[in-house]
Amino acid sequence: MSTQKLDSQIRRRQIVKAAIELLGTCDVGELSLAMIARRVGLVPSAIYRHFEGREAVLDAVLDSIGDRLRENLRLVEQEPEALPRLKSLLMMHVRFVRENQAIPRTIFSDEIVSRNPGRRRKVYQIIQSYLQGVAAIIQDGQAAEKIRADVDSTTIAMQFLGIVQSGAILRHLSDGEFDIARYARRAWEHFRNSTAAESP
Amino acid sequence: MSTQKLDSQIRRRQIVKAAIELLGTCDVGELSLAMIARRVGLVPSAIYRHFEGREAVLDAVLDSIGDRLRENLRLVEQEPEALPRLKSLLMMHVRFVRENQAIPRTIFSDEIVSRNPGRRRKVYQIIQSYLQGVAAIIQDGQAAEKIRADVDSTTIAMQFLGIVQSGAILRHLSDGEFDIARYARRAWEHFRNSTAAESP
DNA sequence: CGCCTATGTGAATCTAGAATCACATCGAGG
DNA sequence: CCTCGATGTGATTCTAGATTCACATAGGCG
Repeated sequence: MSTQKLDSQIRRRQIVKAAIELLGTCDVGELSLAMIARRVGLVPSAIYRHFEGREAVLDAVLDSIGDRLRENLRLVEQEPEALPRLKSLLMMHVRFVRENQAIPRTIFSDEIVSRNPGRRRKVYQIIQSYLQGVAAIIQDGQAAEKIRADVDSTTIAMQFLGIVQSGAILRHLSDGEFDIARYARRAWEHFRNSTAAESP
Repeated sequence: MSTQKLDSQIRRRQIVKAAIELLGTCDVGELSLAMIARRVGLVPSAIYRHFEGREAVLDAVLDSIGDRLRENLRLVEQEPEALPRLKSLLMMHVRFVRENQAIPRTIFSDEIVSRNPGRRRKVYQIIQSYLQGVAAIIQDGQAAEKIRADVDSTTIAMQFLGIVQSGAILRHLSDGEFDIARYARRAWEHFRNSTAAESP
């Protein structure tokens, strides 16, 4: 066959992209180099020209997801007020999860997280860093007396993340029947009511 | 070898028990019939005397977990007041998750949930039924004016479940460093404050 | 006691998929 | 134009693990 030869940099990106897309349909355990290769238009063994092996591909997928989450956090910085900023972040996260079913499922999947201590640490850092980003927004809100100050910002941040997390799980379990966007709106109402500072 | 011959009923229980114990250490994908057999004191092929195959063993594991969750829900029925009842349930669930690391990780694992539509539905029902149990407690509380009535009971129930869920994930990611019990206590405080009905 | 069947065993089969290797060829740089 | 290293290919090897099967035997039951 006469497959075009491309720079390894480009191939790496294509391979990671293909992997993430495939993860929307199948789970990590099922994701084989053969599937990835076919989607990119290569032969399985060609993957080894660009990655050490399957594990390395998964690492790269993880990095890519981390980048995307950081990006989300950066995008909402333009919003000055804490609560609206959180709402933006929530809605963005919901959209992200809906378009990219792979992410929440993959990032917490056993194969990614359990098998390899190094990778577990990496995921932990990704989550921690997202969590801290959210906690920082909440602290801003507390300083500005917009968010009740009698609760630890991290606890609130975890509750906040839990909204999408639980929603994503139910959505997946229900085969998409569960309306995560609607749930997120309701949960947001409750979240806002219960964390906003009392208006004096 | 002269392994004692036991009734299939007994062997099935032993096999499921062994599987759940092993899942505390390894993930579903790694769980092989060989590991299970060794722990029970059998040879891999012997498993087939008691189960159709690996899939059937996993189904049985799932059923067992479902039983256990229903059991928890039943245990707190003795507590009459809604909020204390929820607190009991939360603490019981936390203990359950700590002692049985397998459960939250297994029940949401891709291999259990993604590969087999029938199993996904089964998990969905297990969760839904637990969720409804929690929502029922909350409705009781709302009827008794102990829990604010301006929020959908299901939304509150999901938030409630999210406490353990997120905690279990962080605990796993952090290699047990994250103190889920401490987190659960804090989250409970916040949960109670934000869902209790205003005292007039 | 002796039979008969449910259990248990070990070897053999089958499969998927990762990884490796020798060979082919594209295309950038001289 | 030529060459050489980077890419791509197909065949091959290797492994783990599920499953099957023919054979062995424990132990309940007549």
